[in-house]
Amino acid sequence: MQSRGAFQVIFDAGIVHRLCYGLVMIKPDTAVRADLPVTLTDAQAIGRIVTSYDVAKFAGVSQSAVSRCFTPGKSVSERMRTKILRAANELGYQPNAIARMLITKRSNLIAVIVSNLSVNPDFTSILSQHMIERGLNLLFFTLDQDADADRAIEQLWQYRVDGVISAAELSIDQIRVLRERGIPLVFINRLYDVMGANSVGCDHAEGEGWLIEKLVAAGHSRFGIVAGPEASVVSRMRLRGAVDRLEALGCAAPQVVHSDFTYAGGRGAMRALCGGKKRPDAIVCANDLMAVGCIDEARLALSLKVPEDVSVVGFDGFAPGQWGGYRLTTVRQPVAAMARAAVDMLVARIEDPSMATEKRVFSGELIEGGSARSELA
Amino acid sequence: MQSRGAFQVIFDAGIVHRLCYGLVMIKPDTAVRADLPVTLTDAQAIGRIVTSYDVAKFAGVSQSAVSRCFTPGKSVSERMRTKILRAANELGYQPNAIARMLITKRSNLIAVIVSNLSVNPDFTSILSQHMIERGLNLLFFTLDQDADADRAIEQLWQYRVDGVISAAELSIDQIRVLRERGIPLVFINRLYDVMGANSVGCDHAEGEGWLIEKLVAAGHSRFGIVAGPEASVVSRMRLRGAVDRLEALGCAAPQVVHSDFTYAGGRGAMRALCGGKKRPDAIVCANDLMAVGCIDEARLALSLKVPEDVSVVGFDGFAPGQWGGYRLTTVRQPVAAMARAAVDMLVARIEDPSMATEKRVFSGELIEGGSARSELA
DNA sequence: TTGTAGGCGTTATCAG
DNA sequence: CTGATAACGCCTACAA
Repeated sequence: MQSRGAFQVIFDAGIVHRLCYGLVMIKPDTAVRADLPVTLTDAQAIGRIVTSYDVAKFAGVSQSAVSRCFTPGKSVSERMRTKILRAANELGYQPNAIARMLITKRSNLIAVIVSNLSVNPDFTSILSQHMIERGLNLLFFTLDQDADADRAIEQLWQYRVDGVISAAELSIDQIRVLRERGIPLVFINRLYDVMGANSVGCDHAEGEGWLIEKLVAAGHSRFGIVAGPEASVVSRMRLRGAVDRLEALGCAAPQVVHSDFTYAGGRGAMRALCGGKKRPDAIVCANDLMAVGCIDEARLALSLKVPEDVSVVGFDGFAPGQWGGYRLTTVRQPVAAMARAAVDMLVARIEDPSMATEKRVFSGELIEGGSARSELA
Repeated sequence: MQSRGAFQVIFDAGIVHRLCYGLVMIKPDTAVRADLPVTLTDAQAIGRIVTSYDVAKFAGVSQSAVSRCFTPGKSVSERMRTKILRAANELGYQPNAIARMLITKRSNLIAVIVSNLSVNPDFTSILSQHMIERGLNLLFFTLDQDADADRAIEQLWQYRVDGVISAAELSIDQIRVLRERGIPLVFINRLYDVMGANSVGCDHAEGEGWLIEKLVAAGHSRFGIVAGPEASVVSRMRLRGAVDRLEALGCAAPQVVHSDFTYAGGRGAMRALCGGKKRPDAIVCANDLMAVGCIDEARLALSLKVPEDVSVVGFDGFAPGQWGGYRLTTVRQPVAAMARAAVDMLVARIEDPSMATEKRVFSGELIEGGSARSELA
């Protein structure tokens, strides 16, 4: 079927719908030129996406007017705005972010890097929410293998992200590359002393201090610590916080085993700690997941009661640790506050790249659960 | 300090490094023209990012040669390739994906949509891994509020993603918009009968059937079912699978309560189910999280033993359900296979948009844990 | 195999 | 306030 006519006819809504196939526009040289007949059956003519140019022709204004209309803060007369918006709506026009990025040098894209270890599962969701509020989109990178980090850095650069939030460790070289390229970077819970590496974190040492104090006050004296991997910065900070506080309180040096932040790792660590002659009566774990593993090992394999025979504390505040069967005594990281701060800080740096490097540290929240004894033995 | 000289001098690595500030290149009209003197102190001249043009000039070849060199499958002589790659490396050049997208109409971006409910936490990571293998990047959208879905659809269209993987429910209208715009879509565990909505899923009914059979074989006859929200497609399919199999086996109709897929919801549901005179002796939950809630409620609040007094089964196979304290009898979803299939299917559709709509259904894997009785009572 | 020229869809700049 | 014109950085014919 063919419909022939001068361009004016296109203003009729019925014909518009026949002209448009879904939200796809007919090629400009057949559809847009007012002096040419319009043939629908020409298959080659179909398939182009609606551009600001199509909208402009359709509304009878210039292309720049359309552009201004979709750019917040540009001055357009009310009459023109309604006319253009109606045309855009009719044609299903949405500005092409890619073309915009090319010229504005702003992608509104934030790269978020997480490693599969040590990830608070809903952290990404919370970040995403805060970014939505600011009109930012999230380019997501997971690090499974070591090589992934380099690939991520390369890709996020190619996509010209405006900034990076990393909940994974990066090498000095990788940080340097970002710095040289002028991409603002905010770490979550990784406080590097590298120039230009901003960070948001939880005060691990403080939190561990609270836990230790509570345990000591309850009369514990033989401590076992289940740390994370030796290479983990987070684990090191928590371990240091616990050890320092024990020393400050005049306690005997704790028995320390390193594990891997997993449930199975926690069970193994508990087994190791309790294998000797004088087993500890208080176990301090570098995260909740391992603490849960310790509790299960104690109850199910070692026939120990928690907290009567042994107290177990964790760190993180993740949901399963608070289930009725565990009710972990732990320190909850203020995930929401940290996520918000990370986005705030990143946006600030994007807007003013010369800003001084900053580290923001948030206190956790002590959760007095039921996995640690609270009265003197 | 000024360094003046003809362009040839720039080939000296030392000067190159002075010319480049980090990985940022001097403006072309001062740095690239061979006949112009180079002034470093001109502040305005600094700040441009290295482009293929800079590399071309630096290597003494044409810009298109550089482009070809970075496009897999284009023919470039070995001599030229090494020359260009060396120059690119020296200047820290990486192609600008944005400019490439604009012309190729391929963004290599896949939108992944998840809702905060019903998300397997590491599903995103697994997806990410499969996408990396194919050179795809992940644009991440979380749906918290209802309005978020529309925003996500709008954004992913503006960024011209090549395809969408959704683990969240979308409205018919939203699906239609994607279809009209020619964006391939694959659902995870949402089997819609909407044209153009491809999907990958787990066979919920089959899995529930296995569980029911096992429970019946163990002598259970009074069934309680903890379903998810009435609106949830997944919940409906699992509920239907369980109810149908009970009927087929000639069992009495089960008592059904609806909950919200959460731990607390599971506990509440268990309380509700066991409040009546004849409490069920087998509880079938629409997911593992609620099953864990049921077990805790049974043990901690109702003083019932699991599985001696009551059997509890779940669905999903999520990690905490397999911890020693629970050892859930459940059906594990083949998350890895589903993720891989989703990416495969999406890529296939991107490459051939005319492909027929397809649904791929994977069988789960029965995990015979310890939360369900296995011998006759 | 290599270089030249045109265009992708937008925003920015500057006249009117 | 509005419209013409030039970038933005790259890919892709096409010609050499």
